[in-house]
Amino acid sequence: MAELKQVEIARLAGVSQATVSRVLKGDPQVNEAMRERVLAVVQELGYVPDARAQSLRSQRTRLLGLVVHRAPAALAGDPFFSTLIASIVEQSGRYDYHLCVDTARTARSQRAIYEELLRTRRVDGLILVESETHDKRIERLCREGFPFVLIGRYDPIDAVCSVDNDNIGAAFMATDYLLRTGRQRVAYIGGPAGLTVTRDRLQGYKNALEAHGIGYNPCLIGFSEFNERSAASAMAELLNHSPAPDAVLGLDDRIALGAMREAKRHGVRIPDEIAFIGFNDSPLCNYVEPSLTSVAVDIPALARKATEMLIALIEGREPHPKRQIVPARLVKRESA
Amino acid sequence: MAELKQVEIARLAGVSQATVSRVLKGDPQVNEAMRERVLAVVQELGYVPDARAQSLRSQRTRLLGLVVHRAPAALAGDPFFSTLIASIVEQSGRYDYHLCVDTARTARSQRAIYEELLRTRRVDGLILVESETHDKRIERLCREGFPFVLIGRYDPIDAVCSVDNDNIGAAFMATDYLLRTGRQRVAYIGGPAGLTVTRDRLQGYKNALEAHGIGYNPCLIGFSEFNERSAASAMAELLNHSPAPDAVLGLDDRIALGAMREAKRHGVRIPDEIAFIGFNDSPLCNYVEPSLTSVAVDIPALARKATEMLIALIEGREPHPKRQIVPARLVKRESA
DNA sequence: TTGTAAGCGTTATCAC
DNA sequence: GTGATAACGCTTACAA
Repeated sequence: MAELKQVEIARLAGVSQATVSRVLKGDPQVNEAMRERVLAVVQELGYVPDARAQSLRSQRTRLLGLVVHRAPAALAGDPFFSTLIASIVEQSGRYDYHLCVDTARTARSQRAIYEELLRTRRVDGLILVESETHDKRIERLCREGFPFVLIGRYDPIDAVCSVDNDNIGAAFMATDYLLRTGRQRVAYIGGPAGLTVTRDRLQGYKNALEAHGIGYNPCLIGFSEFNERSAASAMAELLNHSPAPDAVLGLDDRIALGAMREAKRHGVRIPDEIAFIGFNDSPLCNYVEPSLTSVAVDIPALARKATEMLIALIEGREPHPKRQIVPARLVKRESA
Repeated sequence: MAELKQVEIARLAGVSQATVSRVLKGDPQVNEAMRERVLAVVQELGYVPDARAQSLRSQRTRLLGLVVHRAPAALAGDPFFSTLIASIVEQSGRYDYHLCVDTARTARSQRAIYEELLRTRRVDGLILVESETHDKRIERLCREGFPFVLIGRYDPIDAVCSVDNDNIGAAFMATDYLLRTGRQRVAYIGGPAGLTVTRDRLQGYKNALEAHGIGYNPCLIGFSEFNERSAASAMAELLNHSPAPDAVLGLDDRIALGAMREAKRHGVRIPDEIAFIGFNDSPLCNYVEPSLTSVAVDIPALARKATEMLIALIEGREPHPKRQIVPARLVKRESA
C-alpha cells in the first residue's frame, strides 16, 4: 500500500509516469485510449496521490489555518467556536481544502505559532478571529504578504480582507428595541476592552441612544472577560449605582446570562425590572429561564464568506469586495 | 522571504547545505565553531525549515486528524466538541503536532474523507470519536495499519487503542445516586441507539437497578437525537406511560435539558416530582433553572490521553495500556 | 500527443 | 567532521 505511486501505475498501464500525472490532472491533451487505460489501473488499485509530494511540488498544502487567540479553557464550551469551526471545515471541504486549528495563548507561543504556520509554509493561508484595535499579527502578515482573512474588522490597514458582523448595526438594533419598548437606562456590558467587537457594539449602542435623544452615561457601561463570573461582577457593579439600569445589552450570551443570574441573585424580576439581550443566539438562550433574547449572528455565513475569500486570495484571485458585512437579526424571547 | 532555504544559509555561513541540515537537527557530530556560525545566520535571517519538504522527505506531516461524524449543524454549539478540539490542539502543540479537523457527514463524503486523509498521507494519524457498535471505519483503519486512537470503545477488535470515559461506571454512579435519594422509577434517555456510548450508559443504569434489587422496565427507556426537540419528544413519551418516571438520566446535558423543559411544560415540579441528571457538566448546567446535576466527563483528560497515545503510535512506540479509562464524577446541583 | 528530465527543499548515505 | 549526492513522489517544461 505504501509503495503505490505514479510510477507503479505507469508501469502497469504501460505509459510514462508523466502521463499518469497528466491524466490525474485532467489534462485535455491526452489521448482517450491512454486516459482510460490509466484510469482503469488507478481505479483498480485505488491509487490516490501523495499530498506531501504534491505540497512540495506545487508549493501548496491545501490547508487553511485557523488561529484562535484564546486560552483553551476559554475556548472550551464556547458555542461560537464550535459553530465557526464546523462551518469552516464544511466550507473548505467543498473546495478540497482542510482546516488546521491552532491556539496561540501566551505571547511566546503566539510568536511560535506564527513561525510554525507561515514561515514553515505549513498552511496556505490563515483565518484570524478576534482582532485587537492595534494588532501585531495583522501588521506582520501584511508585511510578509501572507494570505489571510480576518473575521472581524481592522481599520488601520486598508488592504486587509475581512468579513464581519454588522456589529454596529446589530447593537443599534438591540438598543433601539430596548428603548422603543420603554426602557430608559440601558446598560452595556462589553467583552475585553481591547477587542474591536467590544468597541463596535458600544458604538452601535451609543448611536441608538443618540437617535433617541438620550445622553450617554459612562456609569451604565461595564466590561467583562468571556466567563460568567466576570460578567456577574460587572453586573454587580452596575447594580450598585443608582438608579440601576432597566436593561442590559451583553456582548455575548454567556456574558448576558452571567449578568442575568447576578441580577436574579439580587432579587431583580426579569424582564419587568431589567431586560436582557445577548449576542450569538446560542443554544443556551432557549434553556434559561426566562429565555434570553439574543442577536443572532450568522456564524455559518461568516465562515463561508471568510473561507471563500481566503481561498480566492490563495489562488491568486483578488476577492471582490475586500470587506463583507453579514447582517444580524434579533431573536426575541422572554428576557426583553 | 520565499527564497530562504538551507542552501542560502549554507552559502552565507560558508558551509555545505548538509551541514546546515545537521546543525538544525542537533547532530552532535558537528564541530562547535561551525554550529555557531550556522546558527548565527539562521537566527539573523529567521530561517525556519519548510514543512512541506520535511514532510515529503521524512514521510511525516506532524499533523493529526480529527474526524467528526456529525453533521456540522449538530456539531455547532455542542460544548463537548469545542472542549475536545481545544484540548487536542493544546496537547498536540506540546509535541509539535498540529490538528486537522474534518467532518464526514454523508456516507459518500465519509469515504472521501478517508481517502483524503489516509491514502493521501495528509495526516500521520487519526483520532476518532463516536464509534458505532460495528464500525466500518475502524475495520478499515485496522486493515490499512494506519495509526489511530478511538475516543470511545470498540470491542470487536482487540488491537484498537482507545480512551474512554468510564461510561458504565458513571451511569451506575448517577443512577445509584438517584435510587439512594429515594427515587423509584428512574428513566434513561439515550442518544442514537447505534452508538457505543448509548449502550454503555444503559448498561451502567441497569447495573445500578440490579444492585438495588429493582427490575428493569423497558417502558422507562427512551432514545433521542442530539437535539432538544428529539429529547422533548422522548420525554413526552415517558410521561404518557403511567406511572410516570420520578427521575430521568439523560445521555447528555442537551438531552437532559430538552427532557426537563418538556416536563416543565407539563407542569411537573423539578426536582420534587422528577429529578434530572445529564452528562458533560457543560456551561449550560449552571444557567438553567433549576440548575442541572450532571456527570462531569473529563474531556481534557480524554483528549490528552488520546493525543499522547496517537503520537506514540505514530512514532512507533506501542502505547502501554491500549485502553485507558477516564473516571467521571457527579456534579450535584438543584435538579437531583 | 507522449516521454524524458529537471526540479520542489529536505534528510540521510556515502565517500573523503 | 564535512561535503557531494541520491532519494522522497509529484508537476511541468522541453524534447521527440
